[in-house]
Amino acid sequence: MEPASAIERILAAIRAVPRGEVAGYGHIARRAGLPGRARMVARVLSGNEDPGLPWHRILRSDGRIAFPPGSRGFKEQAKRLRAEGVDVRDGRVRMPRADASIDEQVWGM
DNA sequence: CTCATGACTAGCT
DNA sequence: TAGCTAGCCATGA
Repeated sequence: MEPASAIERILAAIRAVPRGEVAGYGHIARRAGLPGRARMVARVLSGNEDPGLPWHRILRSDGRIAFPPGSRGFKEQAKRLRAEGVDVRDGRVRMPRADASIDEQVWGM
């Protein structure tokens, strides 16, 4: 067993993000062995149906929520993040180098 | 095959 | 920080 489908690897990478932490689309893609496929990660998320998937922990590279401000998904995501103790200000996550530290602390990169 | 679309990025001003 | 541009990739018409 090896090459689980790209989608599976992406989902696995997303599930690997710990509670209270966040990661970017590009990082998830890279972690799934698909460098440069950030848009594919977004595609997978948009079509995802697994209610247990921590999709709210995935943000854009600039730390902002990828949904249009005010939209339903936007509010929901901000709500879930705050519920995990993440500081969300104006659609933007306040986490100093969250991405970088995640690579190192979570995935040991 | 070409064109448009999108939960994207990186670079420049 | 904000705005704009070009690049990128999978899908579907």
